[in-house]
Amino acid sequence: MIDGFMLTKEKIYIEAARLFQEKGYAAASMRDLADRLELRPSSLYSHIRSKENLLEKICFENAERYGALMQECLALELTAAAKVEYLLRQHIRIALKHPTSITVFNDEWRHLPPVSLKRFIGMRKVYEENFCTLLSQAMQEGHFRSFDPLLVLNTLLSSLLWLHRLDARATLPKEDAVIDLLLYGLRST
Amino acid sequence: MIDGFMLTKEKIYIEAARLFQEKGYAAASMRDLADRLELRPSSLYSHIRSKENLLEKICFENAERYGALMQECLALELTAAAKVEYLLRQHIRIALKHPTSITVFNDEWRHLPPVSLKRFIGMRKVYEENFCTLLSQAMQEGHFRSFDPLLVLNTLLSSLLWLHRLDARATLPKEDAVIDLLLYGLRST
DNA sequence: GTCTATAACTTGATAGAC
DNA sequence: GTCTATCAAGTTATAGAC
Repeated sequence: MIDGFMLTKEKIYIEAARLFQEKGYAAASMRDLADRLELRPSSLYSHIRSKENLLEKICFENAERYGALMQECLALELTAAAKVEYLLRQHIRIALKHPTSITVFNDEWRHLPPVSLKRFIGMRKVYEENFCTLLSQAMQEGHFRSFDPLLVLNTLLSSLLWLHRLDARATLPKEDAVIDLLLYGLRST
Repeated sequence: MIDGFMLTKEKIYIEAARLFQEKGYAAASMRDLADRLELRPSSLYSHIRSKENLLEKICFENAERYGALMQECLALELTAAAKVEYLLRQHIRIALKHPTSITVFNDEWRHLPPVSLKRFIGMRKVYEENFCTLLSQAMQEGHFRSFDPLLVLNTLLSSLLWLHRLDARATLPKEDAVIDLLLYGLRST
């Protein structure tokens, strides 16, 4: 599953993400990681710098993924409302495509060392501000109902955070149904 | 803030919840906890049994809170749709009233020891099944649109999980606005 | 690039004096 | 019920042989 032609370094990153997902960053040890890769703990350090650096790689890889998504989205010739829907659809696809990595990104970033933590929070702030601006525009354009944009942002993004936690056995949720529920609501009246 | 007439034991439970919330269970040490209470680490053990037991207390206190909520809700003379709305409103109030305890309950339960973990997951399963049944009934009664009930359950419950993470400085979100957004959706058309 | 050995430190928890 | 002292185990990471 993790095999084929793959550098030891790449195997370490992949298995680290799985381990951090399963046990959480703080409860995961480098011995656990080495065991899963059938290596001695010390051998890991020929390929990677530190446990913290593994977390940094995972968190920033995904922070940049979302940053790139936002830039791409803002460049589209769409209404603000359509851009928001586009972002939500991409959030769903990313969560289903990279569940392991995204779980670590979402749940373990607070264990980043101080300098990285600050940068990470800064990147998230930029993303959220852009998202909020789109929501405000869509409300002004009349496509969205008027709400506190921050409340909408938090509710929408939060509502998708179960997707990356699904285990492999679960039937995949339908992207269209999630979008429909968020945009048109649960009530029939 | 934590003072007044309060047993050392109670202070320990409260400060433990804060500590687990801030650093996560695995990254929080009994030395941290003792420092905050101006005690030596060994003194804690005159009042509590173990670190794990602190987590058990916090998790099951809240599991029982939700269990009681569900029983109370099911006994109400309301339509299924009204019961769902009632549950959502109570979820919001609980999250805003007990943010610390609920954060630990939501984010740290996986660190429960095996026997407790199994019981905890069982209690959650019962709660979710009851919730799902109400959603199905409300759809059959025509008050809610037809969706996969499990998708709706996950999306609704997940959408509220940002509420308990708000720091004290944030302006409190309006319960009615959150409910309105979930029930009637974001789109104006 | 893997290994053995180990340094340097932190962890949860206990023993026993007061 | 708090303290000092301490244990046994686990932690990340490095040194240096091969």
